[in-house]
Amino acid sequence: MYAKVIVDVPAKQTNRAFDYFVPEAMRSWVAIGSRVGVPFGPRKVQGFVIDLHTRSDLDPSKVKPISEVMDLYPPLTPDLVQLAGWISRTYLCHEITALQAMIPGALKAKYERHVKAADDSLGGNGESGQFAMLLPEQREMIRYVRDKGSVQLESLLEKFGSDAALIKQLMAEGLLYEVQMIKDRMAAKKVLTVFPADNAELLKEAESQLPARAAKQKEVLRYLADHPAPIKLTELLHELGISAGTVKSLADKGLLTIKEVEVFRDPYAKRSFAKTRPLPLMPEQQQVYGRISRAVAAREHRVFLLHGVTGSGKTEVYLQSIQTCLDQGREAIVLVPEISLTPQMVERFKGRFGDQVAVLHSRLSHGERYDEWRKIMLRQVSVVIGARSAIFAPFTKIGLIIIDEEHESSYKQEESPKYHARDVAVARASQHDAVVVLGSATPSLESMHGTLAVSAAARRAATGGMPGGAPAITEAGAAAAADTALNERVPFELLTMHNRVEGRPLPPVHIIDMREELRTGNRSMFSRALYKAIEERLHKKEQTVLLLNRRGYSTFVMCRTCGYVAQCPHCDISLTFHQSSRAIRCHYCGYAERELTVCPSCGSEHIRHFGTGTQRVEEELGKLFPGIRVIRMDVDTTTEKGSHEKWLTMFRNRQADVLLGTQMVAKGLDFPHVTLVGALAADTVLNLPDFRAAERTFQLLTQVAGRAGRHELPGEVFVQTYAPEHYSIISASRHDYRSFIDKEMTLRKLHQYPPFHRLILITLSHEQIPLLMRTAESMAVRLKELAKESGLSQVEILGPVASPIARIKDRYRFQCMIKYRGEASISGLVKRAVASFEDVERQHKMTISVDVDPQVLM
DNA sequence: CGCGCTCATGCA
DNA sequence: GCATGAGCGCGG
Repeated sequence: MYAKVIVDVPAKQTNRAFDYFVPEAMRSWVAIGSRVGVPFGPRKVQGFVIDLHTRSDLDPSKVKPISEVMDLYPPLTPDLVQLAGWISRTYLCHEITALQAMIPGALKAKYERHVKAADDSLGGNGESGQFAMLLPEQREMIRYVRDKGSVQLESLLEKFGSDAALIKQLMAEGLLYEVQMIKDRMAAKKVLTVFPADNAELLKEAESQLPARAAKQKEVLRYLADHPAPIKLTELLHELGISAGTVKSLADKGLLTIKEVEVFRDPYAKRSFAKTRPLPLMPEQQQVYGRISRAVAAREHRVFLLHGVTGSGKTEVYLQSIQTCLDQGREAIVLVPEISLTPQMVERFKGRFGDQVAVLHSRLSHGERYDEWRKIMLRQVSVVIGARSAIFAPFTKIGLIIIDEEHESSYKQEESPKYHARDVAVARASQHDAVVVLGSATPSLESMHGTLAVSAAARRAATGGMPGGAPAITEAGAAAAADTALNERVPFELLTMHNRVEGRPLPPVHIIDMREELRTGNRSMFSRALYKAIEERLHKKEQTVLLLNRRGYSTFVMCRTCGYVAQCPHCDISLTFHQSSRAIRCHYCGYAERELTVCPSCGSEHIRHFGTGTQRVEEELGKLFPGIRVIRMDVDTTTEKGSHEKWLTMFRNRQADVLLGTQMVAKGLDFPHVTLVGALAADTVLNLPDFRAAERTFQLLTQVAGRAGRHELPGEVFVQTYAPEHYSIISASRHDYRSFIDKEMTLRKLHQYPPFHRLILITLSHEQIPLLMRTAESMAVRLKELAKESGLSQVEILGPVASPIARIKDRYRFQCMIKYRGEASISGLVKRAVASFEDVERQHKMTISVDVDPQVLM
């Protein structure tokens, strides 16, 4: 039997399967999805088995055997392996990169090189022949290695001063040899556990026979007689206030055993979750739930786009739909944006499904995440709630995939593989005949467009198949054929919930024209109306949420005399002032310097920090409303583990009057006493050079407005802006999704942007501008050539132009954009174009990155 | 990617 | 004449 293996070498030349022989002894272990160690050239690397076959037309002198199987059970399911192939072809990354993205970081290979001594390395009497020819130092090395049995190469080099040549020579002589090991970065956590002897009589008897001075040991035996279950060693020690030696000596007497037992690190172990029962559904919820649950019951691959206004009770619909799925013995995956994976959210799922839920998010430690993942592997859970990568949960019977806040841009991964979790979810669901629910109060244009789109199959049928006839049956052809099913797009079905639960109205939204405020002499960051509203809430002891969305574009530093702006010396970006460290920092490379007091350019002392960050708002609030209690939530205050939760709990307990934060306060929070929401600068996002700016602004304002008046107390929203007439702001203020989407769709169509046209962004970067420009230029030419050759008419090549951030970490950046229509993938074209620049990449250390369906055009 | 093989260049 | 170093192509 042979295995096709994708090796852990992310390079163009190795981005294909290699055949290995599966030794007889391994046959019951090796399966599709297994992690294996294989010899690769002169070294040993990790790889994934993607296929097993018995083809015997392989050159037996070339094929090597698999050297080890890494896991008891394959960490990937066959459908995930297939999905990895699809991801690598769709998003143009190495297949290994896609495979690696599917397993927890803890299982990423760590390569260790160890040195061992050959059996006869000391020669006959140790001082003759070969051995006598060696340097004293080398003899010492051999002795050292021999003593230790096996030494890590690096530590040997360190110990004997770094002369690799000496060791190499010893290896060439056959006195030492190298063993390569592949290790996991993380192992299952083990806890020493005490197992009392089975025989209770024996324990009693032993207790009476122990000498009186062994009082502690007697105490342990008595305790174990009362509590015969296994107990953690530490717990036992703590309970009885004794030392490990006592227990150890009992173990030596054979009265108990101490063993290492694998345990799960449970991040939620210390918390109990109140069990919740299904809530009665409102008519609208009932209808939506009915549609979803019927599709789940029918085991049909369907995609629902659930448009539900904020507070319409989407989560309850999710919970009950999941219950339907579990009742059928199938599993469910719930994706939420990292930022809204709040304890509140987790609580609702744990409360309903208890131990059946695994939680995956980035704040878990490597070990915790690994353990949650293992619960999925071992089928101990049937629901996963997590951020983007949870879409790869190794379930085998998926019935339902829910993507909450489906419009969130964080579902797109910005590093390779640059996949979009929404699209991967649809592909994965089609493998399982599962239902996808995309939920949002502000569905993305892409998803809305999906409700209009005709399925690719229907279109192909209409146009008479692929251009150029049937593809030849090559390996690539076979892969493409396997992808067809995954590329099949069912039209999305739109479900709508217009009403908030219990008929609470959406809060009125007031737009405040900040130009008008300025004209009438108010230079503060608070408009008069918002100021009054906050004051009122303080009086009534109600709470306020304030949003200031800076997205990293916080204050820049400028000299008022000469106009000098502090910039990063390595990136084309302004430096940002950080109050806490009194430093100015680059957001892209981390470069920092001390706060400016004099202008480095003209020597003037008129340095001013422009733009308003959350820190300044906090300061200002303190000045305007003495005694006000403010909680500030942004990246600076929530990096610490658990801090996010801590602040929110404080706010919930009304230990603060105002919750001030960046977009993290806009998502999913639900506090009964919040009656006022203020967006301080609604147009920060609007002014970004991105065709999605209006969409993002509309989404953000709608989301944040949804935080007010969710319970008995009515709410009110103030939106401060310099662009009060902009349609995104007006539509958001009227809670009018329909008018926004109509307007935005029209504009996108007119300007040929997504979702009507699709984009592929190719970014080239290099230290030197001339070479970079030349290469980018020929990249565009090559793309145009290939587009023409392939007869694709609806493909447009734009650029090259300098990227919006023209330099990062001393590397200049240029980009080409491909705009094209329809579902037909043009990845083959891009792949070929990029391939023809392989030599430039290598020779000149040029970097070329490809982003299919980019979310950010930086 | 990392290795070793090849070939060019430099000094005995 | 061989030793040292950067570039190339290969890996099952």
